[in-house]
Amino acid sequence: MIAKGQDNRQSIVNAANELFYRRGYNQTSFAEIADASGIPKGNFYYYFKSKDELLEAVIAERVQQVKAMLVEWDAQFPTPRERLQRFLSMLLASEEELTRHGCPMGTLNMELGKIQQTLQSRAMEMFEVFINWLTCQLDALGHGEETSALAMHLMARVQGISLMTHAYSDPVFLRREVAQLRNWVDQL
Amino acid sequence: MIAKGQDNRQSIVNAANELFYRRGYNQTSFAEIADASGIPKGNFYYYFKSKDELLEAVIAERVQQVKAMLVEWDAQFPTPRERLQRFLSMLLASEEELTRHGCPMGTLNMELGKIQQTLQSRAMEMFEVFINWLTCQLDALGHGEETSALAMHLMARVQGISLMTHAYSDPVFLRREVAQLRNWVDQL
DNA sequence: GTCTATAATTCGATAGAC
DNA sequence: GTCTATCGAATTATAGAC
Repeated sequence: MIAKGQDNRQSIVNAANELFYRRGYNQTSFAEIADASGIPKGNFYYYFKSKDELLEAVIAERVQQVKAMLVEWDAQFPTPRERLQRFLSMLLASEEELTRHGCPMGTLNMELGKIQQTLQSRAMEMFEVFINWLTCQLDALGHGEETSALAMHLMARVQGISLMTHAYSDPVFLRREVAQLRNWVDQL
Repeated sequence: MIAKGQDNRQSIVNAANELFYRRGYNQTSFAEIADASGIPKGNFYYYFKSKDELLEAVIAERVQQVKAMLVEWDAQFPTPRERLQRFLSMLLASEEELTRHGCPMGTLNMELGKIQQTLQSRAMEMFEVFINWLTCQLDALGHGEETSALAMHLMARVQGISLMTHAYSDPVFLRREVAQLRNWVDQL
């Protein structure tokens, strides 16, 4: 049986998830999360011992969402090439958010990497889920030797595109670069 | 004649420059800059009206350093291809700092892009100096049509490599990817 | 010009009533 | 479980002595 308070807990996590993405972790206060979720900030400490622990819950939530998305892609697309193309389609589908706030994984890792490396290592799990999945798809494509390096290369390309798209607020650049990556995947 | 206080001003800018890079802008307090520079924080407001204005001075300092570096490269290397290779060499030369703190331009822009877009637009000047210089080199190489897009593409590759190198603390990835970019530049 | 002391605010976190 | 009131620390910024 699920305790009643888990609804409140989820509301806090959902509000924090969006605010940490849009405004950054350190720049988001409990007061803002309280306003967005409608739950008094004093109540937060019943569910989380600290702000760090709330961030860990947000990261766990994101990891779970990513894993569910990848399982769905695996079920929907039979070939690894189609799955990789679906991965790239994600960039175009989230064009507006990407242009405004950058990649949720890249921006969070960069922020935490400065002076909160303990939290950053937890945030790395998001990257690793994607990298592992990409490596599996590249393995299935028959690039048996250096698929891990190739997955890292592809992720770096995507992160670079996301960063420049966000910095220049330029979705045209995003579309052009994703089109190039599509051709690159087709020729793998 | 230069007023005596300009030495103090430069000391503050230098300390802030390094701390903003290593710890981030919002995560660096005046108290830390005072400790690092040996100048009491109350004195800061004689030279800068606010923390934002200090950041603008730091950005101006970085822009000046970048411009001086590019002029030196232009003098040292006669061909555009050599200059582009020198640009890539910079990544290897700053391997340790890049692995630990990421790219100074990319990390600052990402941080400011979240909720301080006014300051971020000032920080974009660093990117633009590089992009303009890269475009000039690509023009000289005879890629007359889409050199601006090509310069953005190259910068995005570099930013992606920097981000992943920093996230994974993996200089091996950096070296491998830079080697690929070197070949890419040679075949332009 | 230089520095100390401190104002004014905001933050994460706690205490305790209900 | 839920919420209000508030603490102590840290922050940017200011006032004013020297």
